[in-house]
Amino acid sequence: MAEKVGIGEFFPVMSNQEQLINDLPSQYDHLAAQERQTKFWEEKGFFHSDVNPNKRPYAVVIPPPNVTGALHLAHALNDSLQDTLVRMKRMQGFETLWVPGVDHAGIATQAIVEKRLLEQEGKTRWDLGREALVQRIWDWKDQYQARILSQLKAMGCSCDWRRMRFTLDDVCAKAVRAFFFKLFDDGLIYRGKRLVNWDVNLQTAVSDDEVFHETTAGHFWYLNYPVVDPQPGEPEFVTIATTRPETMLGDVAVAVHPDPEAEFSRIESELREKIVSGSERDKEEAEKELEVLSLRRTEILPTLVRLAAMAGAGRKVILPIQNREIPLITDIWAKPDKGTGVVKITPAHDPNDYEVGLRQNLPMVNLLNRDGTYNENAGKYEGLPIKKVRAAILEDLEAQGFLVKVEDRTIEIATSDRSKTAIEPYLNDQWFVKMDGLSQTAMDAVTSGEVEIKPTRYIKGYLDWLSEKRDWPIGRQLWWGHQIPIWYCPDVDESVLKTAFAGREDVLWRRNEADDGWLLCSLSENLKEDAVAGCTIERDEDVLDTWFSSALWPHSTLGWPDKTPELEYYYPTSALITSRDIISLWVARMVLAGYYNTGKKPFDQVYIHPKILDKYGEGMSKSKGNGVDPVAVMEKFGADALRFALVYLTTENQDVRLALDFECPHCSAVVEQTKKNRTQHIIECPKCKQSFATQWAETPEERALPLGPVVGERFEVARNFCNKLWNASRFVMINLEGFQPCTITFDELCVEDRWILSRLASVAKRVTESLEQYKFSEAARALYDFAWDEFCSFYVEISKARLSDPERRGVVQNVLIGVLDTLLRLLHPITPFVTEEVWRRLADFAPVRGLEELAQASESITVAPWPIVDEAWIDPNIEAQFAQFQEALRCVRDARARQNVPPRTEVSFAIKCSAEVAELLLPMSEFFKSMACSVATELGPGVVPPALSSNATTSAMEIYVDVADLIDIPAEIQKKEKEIEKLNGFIKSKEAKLSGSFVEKAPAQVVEKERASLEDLRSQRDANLQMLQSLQTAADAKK
RNA sequence: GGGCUGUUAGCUCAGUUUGGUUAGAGCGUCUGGUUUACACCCAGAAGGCCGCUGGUUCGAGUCCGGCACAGCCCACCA
Repeated sequence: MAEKVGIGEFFPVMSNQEQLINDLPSQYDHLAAQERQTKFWEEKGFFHSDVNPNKRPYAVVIPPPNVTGALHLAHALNDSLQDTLVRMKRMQGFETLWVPGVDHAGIATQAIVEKRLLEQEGKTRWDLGREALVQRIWDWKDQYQARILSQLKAMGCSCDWRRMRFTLDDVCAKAVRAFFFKLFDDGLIYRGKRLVNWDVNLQTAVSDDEVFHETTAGHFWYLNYPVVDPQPGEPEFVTIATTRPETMLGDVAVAVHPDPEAEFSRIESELREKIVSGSERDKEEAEKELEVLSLRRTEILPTLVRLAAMAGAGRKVILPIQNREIPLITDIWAKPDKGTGVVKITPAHDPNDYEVGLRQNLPMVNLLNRDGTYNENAGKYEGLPIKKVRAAILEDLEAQGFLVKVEDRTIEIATSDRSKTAIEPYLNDQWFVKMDGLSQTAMDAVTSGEVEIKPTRYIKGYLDWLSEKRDWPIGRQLWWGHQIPIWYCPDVDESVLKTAFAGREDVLWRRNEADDGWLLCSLSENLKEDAVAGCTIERDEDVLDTWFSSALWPHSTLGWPDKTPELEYYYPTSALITSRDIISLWVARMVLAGYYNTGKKPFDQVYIHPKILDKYGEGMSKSKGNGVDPVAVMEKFGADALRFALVYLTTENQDVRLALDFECPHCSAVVEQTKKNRTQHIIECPKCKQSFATQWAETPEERALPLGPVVGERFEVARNFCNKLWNASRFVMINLEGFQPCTITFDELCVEDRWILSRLASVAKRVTESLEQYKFSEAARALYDFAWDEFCSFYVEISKARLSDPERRGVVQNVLIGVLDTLLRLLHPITPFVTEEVWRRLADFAPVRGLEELAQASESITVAPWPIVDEAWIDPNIEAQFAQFQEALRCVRDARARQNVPPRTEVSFAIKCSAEVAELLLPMSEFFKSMACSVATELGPGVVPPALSSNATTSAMEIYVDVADLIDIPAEIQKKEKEIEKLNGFIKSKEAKLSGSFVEKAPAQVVEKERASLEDLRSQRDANLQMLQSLQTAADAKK
């Protein structure tokens, strides 16, 4: 950093200046800049935040990425958006903290490590034992945490790295125990036998949210259960239909609807209702259903009615194979319009049957072992896995004549999100948190507006989910996670416990409902086996659901339950930025846990961003393997390009679709990314037949191959933009020789200066507002358009003439540097590296910036003040004036292009326009020369159209370009004819409009505007007609 | 079954909140170009029943109803 020099004292030494210029490559070197600036930022500690009573805090906690694997582009989007906000807030002068961290992701991480263990060593977790397995997972975690952090740093994320947290570290563990202890103390934790989603592969319960449903081809088997002592007129069998015949071993009843007749009628009248009032499609469907129903009415209903009566009389049926008598019961769960109208009840293996079992006080016969094999209740099928049981049972049923029919049917199979294997409903002891009160606070927080969710359409889903208030199953039969702080104590007199824990407030006890013992809950790390005199206490082996610790993230990372200064200062945090699929799993739980633990909301606002989709429109995910490593993108395009592309694509209601391909590092051919090759470790280039590595490369041989970068159009566009910015900056720096900062008075400013400053002021305002409303794309667009189309294409071009004029050089230098400075700062949150790179170089060229109100020099752009521009600069008149110039310029350029005038050939032109417009254009006339190699000979109302020219009209001007003998008359005539035809079309429609009721009904100013517009179109048409005429005259003359 | 989102140029998407001249951008295509930063560039051009349909209105890409197609989420399915 050069020493700061006062105004007027800075005269760069020539050689130094040359040196600096030589140091500016014509292509932005993103790798060098990233390396340099990352180091600089880290050394200076700009991103570290501490409690500062003199500033307002702005805090964000990162959604902690799972340590299951490396980050992909979905994370890159999430983190780019957060960093954009955080960097802006830091520049705005907030004491800004972004807490980084990673999540242990219990079930997911353990599943991955177990899978590898099995694949690579053929071992299960039981072969290894708890301690050894957990050690393996820690190793995995260390490896991926390091990789994740390096990815975040490579992206330029301005996290406070000194405040790094891991959901399983001591600070988080303390918070987890405190939360559990408080819940236990308040009686909100209970243990009970419940039907849970059992992952037989991982041998753990999983929550509903971790289960997804897959449609597959299956069958519908019809089974006959013999009726015990059938009376005359009664059926000998009841027929039930099932998709899961093997569960019949656990049947405890067969149910029929209590009043099938009434239910039938109810369904029919519902369908009739639909036919009357529903849509076309509904009608058709309802009619079909009615038809089916009327068939069933004659075929099935009488049997059902009889069965219902039999059930009322306490009759029974025989369960085949088991030869067990089970009751025929009535229950509304049996729908007369589905299946055979009779349903088997298997409470231990079906959620609905479980409900029936509870209602009807039925026994529950559990057939499953934890590992998915059948147990002793399955009789001769004991020890067999489910699939084999099914096959064997079907064979036996068929042999014994109980299998009457098989139909093909598509069925939905519940599948574990983690292990990708089937979920079995399974009766198991499980820990739950009572949710009604907790859910209510989380609902109130959002309905009252205390916590804002944006976009607002996500509020409904959040509220709907919470309003179910389903108790939260928090136990997982895993080894990787926070072990539940519960110990089982045999039945002793309570006085024994009182003695054992006298004076300790960190131990609670409660009667265990399952047996006659006690449940002990401890706030501290551990209880010894012999903590209670005369008996051995045993710790519950289960661990807590990952979301139990994630729910605490905003306050646990700040030190809760301790009353830390950080918690006091930064909490509630300001914003949470996340993706929609964890609104209920995570956001809702953070809100309820936040209020419960701290009495305060966890954050003011939640912003839900779009999802990243691949070229097939599928969401990117680790499990699909279509997640692209941001590093593979940044290698080629740079971190700024990655970030800019993602921010640019973040609109309010559309997901981000990215079509990506590989680039062969050997021959630069684009290798299409397909579903097949996207998970390969190495790919052979179809063009040059050489192999290259992908992000999945693992073995040393694979890694030795060069990495094939991931390419995509959006990244290219963004990379080009960064390069454009770099080169505009380069232009400014190259032209800084002799620069002296000065305060420029309004009178010294030319039209173009006032125009660019007006535009800059609008853009600055818009960017700030957009980012504060999470309208990321809008901000990026505004900056892209301004930088490229206004600053580069016009202001920089125009400045060239003045830069070569010593008289006018000073002012234009000051405006150039002032605009560039503000532009850099506005762009910095999105593209931090290139802006910092330029900013620091600029400090070498010009230690003190011009335009004081625009800039204050500082060491790093990361802590430079956010631009607040004077809205008084916004000048619609100047913008309108400049627009006239732009339009005229475009017409002249078009005329030249159309007539193939060589670029160096100077042409002259005349513009017929009002005196006012002429006055506006006059000061701009020199720029026609530099920007279109054309000279204005005449401007004003008195211009007489030349006999032969290439010309154009706008609403305010007629432009005649003298292209002399270069003119292609037929082409020009054709163009005119087309133009006139177009104008006539507009005129016609306007005339029609103005002769209708529009004139009376529309507001006067709108009518006036239309009249003026019609007038203008007519005069344009007339001018074109004249032009056409003279062209035709010229054509005739040539003949 | 309930909910959400999308359908605009060959492709990827803005614009719809608050209705008002001739609907925009990037990529791709075509024409021309190395002029005091940038070929990752410059200048220019072509390319649109704004999914369909009905309504409200003087006026609809924009507001309202219906339909179609695509995608996502939740619930359920003997």
